Amino acid sequence: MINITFPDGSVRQYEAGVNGLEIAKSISPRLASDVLAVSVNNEIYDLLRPINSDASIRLHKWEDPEAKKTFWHSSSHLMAEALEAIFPGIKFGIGPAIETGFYYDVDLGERNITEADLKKIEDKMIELARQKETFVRKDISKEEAMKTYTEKGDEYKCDLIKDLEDGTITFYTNGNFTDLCRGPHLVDTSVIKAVKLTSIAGAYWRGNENNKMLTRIYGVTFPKKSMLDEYLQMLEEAKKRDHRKLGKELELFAFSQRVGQGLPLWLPRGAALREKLENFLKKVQKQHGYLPVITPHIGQKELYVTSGHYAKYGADSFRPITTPQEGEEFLLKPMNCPHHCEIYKTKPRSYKDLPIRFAEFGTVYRYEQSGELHGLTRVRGFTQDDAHLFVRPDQLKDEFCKVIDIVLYIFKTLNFDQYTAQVSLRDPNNREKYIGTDENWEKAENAIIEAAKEKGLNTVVEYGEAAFYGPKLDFMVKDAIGRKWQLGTIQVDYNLPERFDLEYTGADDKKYRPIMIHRAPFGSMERFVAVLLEHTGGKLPLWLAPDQVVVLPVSEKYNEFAKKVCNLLNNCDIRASIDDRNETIGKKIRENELKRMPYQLIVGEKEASEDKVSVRKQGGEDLGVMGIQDFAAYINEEIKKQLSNN
RNA sequence: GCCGAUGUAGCUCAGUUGGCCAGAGCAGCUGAUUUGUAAUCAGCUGGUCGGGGGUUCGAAUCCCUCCAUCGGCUCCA
Repeated sequence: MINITFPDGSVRQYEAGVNGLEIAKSISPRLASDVLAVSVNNEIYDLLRPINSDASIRLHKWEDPEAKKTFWHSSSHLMAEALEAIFPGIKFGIGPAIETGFYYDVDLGERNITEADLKKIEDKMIELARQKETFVRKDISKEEAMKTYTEKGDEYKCDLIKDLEDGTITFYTNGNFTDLCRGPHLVDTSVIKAVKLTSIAGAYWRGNENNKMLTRIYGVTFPKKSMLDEYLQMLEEAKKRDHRKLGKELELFAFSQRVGQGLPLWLPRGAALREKLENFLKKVQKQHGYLPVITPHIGQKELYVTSGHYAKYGADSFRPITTPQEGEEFLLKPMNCPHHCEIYKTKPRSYKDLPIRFAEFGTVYRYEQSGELHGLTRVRGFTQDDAHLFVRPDQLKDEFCKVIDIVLYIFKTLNFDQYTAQVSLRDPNNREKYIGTDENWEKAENAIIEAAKEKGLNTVVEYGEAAFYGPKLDFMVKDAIGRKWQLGTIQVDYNLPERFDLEYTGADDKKYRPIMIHRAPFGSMERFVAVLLEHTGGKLPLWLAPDQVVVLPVSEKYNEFAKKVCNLLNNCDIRASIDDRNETIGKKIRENELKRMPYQLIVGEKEASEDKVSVRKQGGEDLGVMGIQDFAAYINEEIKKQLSNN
């Protein structure tokens, strides 16, 4: 007999070799029908896999991520089986579960797959699922595994097996399909009730662009048809919040083929929004002792040779700008740091001067690959809310912590609560990608980890995400359709000070090297605005809204009174305008609602005679009739509240 | 850059297997209406169907190419 410990701490005894499904059955038939996977000592098992010794277990129903992962992983095998049935001779790469759903990378040889085929595959999957195919696990030797796939002619699987350790290799079979797989899987395919293949894409084998590009088929499955419908509905809703759509609808920004790919044009309303954000940060930075500086959009090529950027990115950037002067070359600036280093060097610095904090909303240009451009989140010309802090070693941690404070303050003010703090370190397997000594890298990495710890940040560590000159603390957020973007970033840099030979004089009259902190709380104005739009669905907080109030005269007879209201509000620093078009009040309300106007003031006979306004809040809430000054006070109070972090 | 898809008026979209001057709604303009909390009515304007080339008696529709956009991959200072 073995002891099985449950999450609530209770212990039950079972025969050795019992499996998760049997344990579930022993508790209740209902549980047995709902359970999809089991964690045994924190490792996910197939429900049919025997448990041979004492263990603590958790039974997973659909609600648990472990269950979903198992469900979708099995679904990818189901899809593979369907694919093999429809496209005999197809070769398989990998087919994992992902955050939502799964994919499988396949090599179709000469054949092609199109969106039209997806329906066929879905139907086949449902057909196979209904046959209640059991997932059968089988241990296999490396030799035999290799033999199987060599005979099958699947070089991708052979490539995978090559790197596996003998004795740890398993195959899973469902129906006619057998796959090299670590598992775990569902008991059988019958629980997969709803299937949607969402897209087809190319993906390089093993993520290396020098390898062959395979066809990746994405899909998602559910145990109930209604869940799929809900999911699709949710996707539709998410699309409505897409910043590209909102940017167009709300007239915030645009792109022009004539201007060029990835070069955003900020329209008046977008510019107003951006200006509000910039002023907000400028004020915060002023309070924190930052010194605004301004630098040009181009710099001599030599500047970037010094910084190391030219060697690293020169070939893949905008080409140098030449001049009538032979041999003279300038680069569009891809970042502001080299310029700020030169500002630091304009005069000798004392240890008493440090830290020095140069801040600039600096517009930079990077030649991003065309396939990577995306709305405002990935562009070729953008403005960083950049600053470079030059600090002594003894000030590093404290300054880093202060920068974290600013980022958190901004996020809090804007109600950004769903972010991840990510410590971005070097790729341990690819150190030649980076510049600088190991010693400096370690110092910088430790400084970041310690500062994050000190601020009580919940961090995740990602290897290979560092900048080429130093590690970073990045604040990641998700967009409407779940893609992750880096917003705020704080970076410790020992390299540029060396390359630019920056120094300060210490108390002992000796020269010392300062450390640089690069930081951008928003990341870039473009990306931040994009994410802000998606998080708010375009309903910007009042203090940021390009238009705060619109006055709607019920008919042209009240235009004069509306004008008076508007002027009074403008005098109180409220951004108000009049909609005096010859339209019905209903239409004006509808259109201003669609523009996400925070407040609409309806004025007609009654209001004009009483010198008051009827207040309609965005979304339809009727706040009743108010005196004009009372309304102004109400608005200003709300703005104050939003900015005071409540 | 790579794989796949898409590209019709300012916007959202129709346009059957290639066949009469390419359509609708909204927006815009003109006029009527003077409106009470999410679309008042009528008339009019507007498109070398992404650009270029080709096949055909005939191309928005088929082919090639370039550009842009979308979904991924790679990349992301």
